[in-house]
Amino acid sequence: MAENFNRIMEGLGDVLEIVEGRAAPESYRVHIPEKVDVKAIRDRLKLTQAGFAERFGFSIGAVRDWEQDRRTPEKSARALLTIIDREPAAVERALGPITADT
Amino acid sequence: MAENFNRIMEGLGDVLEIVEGRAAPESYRVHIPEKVDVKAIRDRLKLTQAGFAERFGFSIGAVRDWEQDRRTPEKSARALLTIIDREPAAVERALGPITADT
DNA sequence: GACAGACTACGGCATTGCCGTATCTTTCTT
DNA sequence: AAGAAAGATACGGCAATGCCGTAGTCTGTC
Repeated sequence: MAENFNRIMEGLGDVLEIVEGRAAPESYRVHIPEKVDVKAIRDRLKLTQAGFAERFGFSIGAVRDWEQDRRTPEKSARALLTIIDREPAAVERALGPITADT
Repeated sequence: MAENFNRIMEGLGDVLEIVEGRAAPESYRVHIPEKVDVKAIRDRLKLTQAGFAERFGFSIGAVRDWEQDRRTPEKSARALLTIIDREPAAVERALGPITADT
C-alpha cells in the first residue's frame, strides 16, 4: 500500500521531467529508486547476509555496507536489487545455473 | 553458438567449486560473467551510448568507460547488463514506467 | 558459562562512477 | 566538396563505492 504510493510519487518525478521538456516522452526509461531497503528484500527471501550475497553475486562487504547505511548501492545495484525483489524468476533465468540456453 | 560454448565453460567453473567442496551444491547461485560486451548488447538494441544510458539508468560516462575498456563494470552492473540482454521484458516490468503494481 | 552464528561498526586501500573536454569519424545537408 | 551535427574515442581527476579484515554485540543452544 504505502509502497505503491511511493512508487507513484517517484513516477511523478519522471512525468515532471517530460512536462518540463527535460526528457523526451518517447524515450522509455526505467525508474530506479534512490533508496532501496536491502534488508527488507533479503528478509523476504529469508536469507542471511552471506547467503544473500552468494546467492546473487554481491560481495558480503557491500551488502553489509548497504544495510548499515554506510554506503549507498550504485544505480546499477539498486536496479538489480529492485529486479530481484520484483522479478526474481527472471533473474534466475537470465543469470541462473548453466542452462542449455533458451 | 560460440556464446553458448562460453557459457558452458564458465558454468564448469561453478561445478568445479562444488566438486572441490568450496561451494554448497544446494546453494543456488547466479553466474555473473567476468566480461560483458556492452557494445554488442547496445548494438543489438540499436541504441546510441547516450540512449542506452538513459534508457536503462546508467550514466553516460560509465557506458563510455565500459565500451572503451577503460573500466570494468561492477559485478552488479554486469549482472544487470546480462539481464538486459537476456530478459529485457523483465527489466521493463520490474523497473519500467509507473505501473499499478502487479 | 562457553560457543557458534548473524549482525553491527569501523579502518583503509583499490577501483569504479561520473563529469568535463578535446579529438576523430561518420553521416547528413546544402 | 565543404560544413554542420551526431556519435565515439581518449584522457584527466576527484568523489564515492567496492571490498577485505577485524573487533564488538546479541541471541540461541549445549
